[in-house]
Amino acid sequence: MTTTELHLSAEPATTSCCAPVLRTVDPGTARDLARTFKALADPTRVQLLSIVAAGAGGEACVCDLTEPVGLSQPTVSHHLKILVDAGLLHREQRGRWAYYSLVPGALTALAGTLTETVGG
Amino acid sequence: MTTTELHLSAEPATTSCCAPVLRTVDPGTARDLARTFKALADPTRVQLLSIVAAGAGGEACVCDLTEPVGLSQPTVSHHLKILVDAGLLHREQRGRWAYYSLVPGALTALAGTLTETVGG
DNA sequence: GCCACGTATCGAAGTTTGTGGATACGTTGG
DNA sequence: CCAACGTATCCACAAACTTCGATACGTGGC
Repeated sequence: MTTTELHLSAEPATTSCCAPVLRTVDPGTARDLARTFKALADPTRVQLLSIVAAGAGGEACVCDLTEPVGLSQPTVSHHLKILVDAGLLHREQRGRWAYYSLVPGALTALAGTLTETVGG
Repeated sequence: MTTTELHLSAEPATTSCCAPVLRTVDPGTARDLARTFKALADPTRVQLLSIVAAGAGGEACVCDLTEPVGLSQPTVSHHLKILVDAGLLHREQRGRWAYYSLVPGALTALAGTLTETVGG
């Protein structure tokens, strides 16, 4: 939902014949990008991503995550939902447990957006 | 200040002889990373970065930024300060005007952190 | 020195976010 | 079917964030 292809600038304008200014992001695109960054803008969520990525098989269930971050189970579930909604984590119910794993290309795509911003 | 070298995981632990688990970020590192992402977690600030990057000479003054984002001058100054404190923008006073430009390697370094997370 | 101009800071209002306790939902086992 | 377990949702509250108007600060021109 939020993993749309994005770039901040560094592309020449298309409509004008000789515009020396580069094209900037439109408000809608900026809003989408900010929404993704907002998902990463919390220490707990950064830790959760890290723990999930480092876990066996690249996945972890909620019960494995509450103790390392030192927060209650509802709070951890809340953060995980935010990461899922941002398109960064994938949720899979297996038996009684909910396993979370990184969405394969999500972070790489976001990194690509950042590099496009600065250099082109 | 916040442009410390960071990585989320994907590195084998060093102290134990045969640990199968990967190392995760410590809380302090997670907090630093989240602080940087928080600077990008606002649509206005994403737009500001974009406009600055696309501006002539890769820089812009506050007077050039208020109109595109449609916010008051104090608010724009506030957002710019957040981006400067995050190590993403550089501020240079020239005459009466304050010129803002991208910190050269900042966004690229952040992108590198993201890719290290997923793949190693 | 004084005024105009561009920018930063301050104070305040409205909104969003992070957090935990209580509770509901879905699954497994007896 | 019922109890136990893991997880998600609801509710409330404190903290942080965004925004603006008013105002202070720094610079250049007269």
